[in-house]
Amino acid sequence: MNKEDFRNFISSKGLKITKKRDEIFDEVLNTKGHFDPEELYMRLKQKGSKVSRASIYRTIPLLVEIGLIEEVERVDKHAHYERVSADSHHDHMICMKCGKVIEFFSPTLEMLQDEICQRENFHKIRHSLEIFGLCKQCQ
Amino acid sequence: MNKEDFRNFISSKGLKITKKRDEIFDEVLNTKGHFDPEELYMRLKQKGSKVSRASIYRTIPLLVEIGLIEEVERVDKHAHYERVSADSHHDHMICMKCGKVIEFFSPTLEMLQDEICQRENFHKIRHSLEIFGLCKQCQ
DNA sequence: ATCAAATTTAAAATTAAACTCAATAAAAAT
DNA sequence: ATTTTTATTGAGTTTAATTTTAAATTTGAT
Ligand SMILES: [Mn+2]
Ligand SMILES: [Mn+2]
Ligand SMILES: [Zn+2]
Ligand SMILES: [Zn+2]
Repeated sequence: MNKEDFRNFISSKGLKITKKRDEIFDEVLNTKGHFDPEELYMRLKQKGSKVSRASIYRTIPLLVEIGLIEEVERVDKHAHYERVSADSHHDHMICMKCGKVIEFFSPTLEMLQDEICQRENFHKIRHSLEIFGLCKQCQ
Repeated sequence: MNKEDFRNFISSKGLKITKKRDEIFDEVLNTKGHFDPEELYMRLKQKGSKVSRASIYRTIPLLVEIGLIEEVERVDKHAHYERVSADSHHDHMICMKCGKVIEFFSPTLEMLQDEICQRENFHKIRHSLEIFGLCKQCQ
């Protein structure tokens, strides 16, 4: 996934390639870890960008649609996102005491879910598995 | 889980046993399936209860803490809850088109999660697995 | 029964997110 | 290159969910 992919995606939807969309895309591409719309807005602002929150909120669904990011855990009442790479899908363990997030990936677990969905004739697009509990340090 | 358990829990926290808390507890105990705070409020109102939304919102965290309910999928931007029983844990497939929720349970999947947590020295308390996609009818 | 402390309600405040619309920018047509 | 069309933008407004406030009521201990 690079800027060309994004621009092609935008064009193919009949939308326009704009400075603001590019700025937001670039910033998200350079973001590691979890973030929320406000953080993204602030980071862009600090870099001198003049994007508005409205543009952030309007662009995020596009980034989700193209598969650059996905919504992750909602610990507060607002949404959090994280970059997706083809090879980086993972699930989360979340410590209920210190808030630490442990990322993990289990191919067996993924396959098992595929099987279960087949059985139910459900066409799986994405999933979110969050295990809540206590991390080693907090037990 | 019965009213006595709830009352003991409330007392043990140094809180007071009140009519409103009892009414909310009773209503949730009689609720099957998923619900949101507004639905709970309306159902109580129709039964003649004079509870306010504020009390609903203040009591829900207590019901979560005692383990009577848990938060389930957030398809809209508001929270949804569901009653928990020791023997009724299940996960959800959620249709992204029609909103249908399919409940499923896989012992293998549960065991696999336990194993993964052991490996990470994570003390698992609960988990939430939501698979998003398209149901048979919507594909 | 008394009374301090917790709880209640309605209303106001807060928050995340979506929407409105006049001004602007991008793409298409000339 | 200029004009025309159409989409996008940001500031501010709006909505909906949830939380807080503050005055009135209820609870539980004495
Ligand atoms: Mn992650
Ligand atoms: Mn369910
Ligand atoms: Zn921890
Ligand atoms: Zn469906």
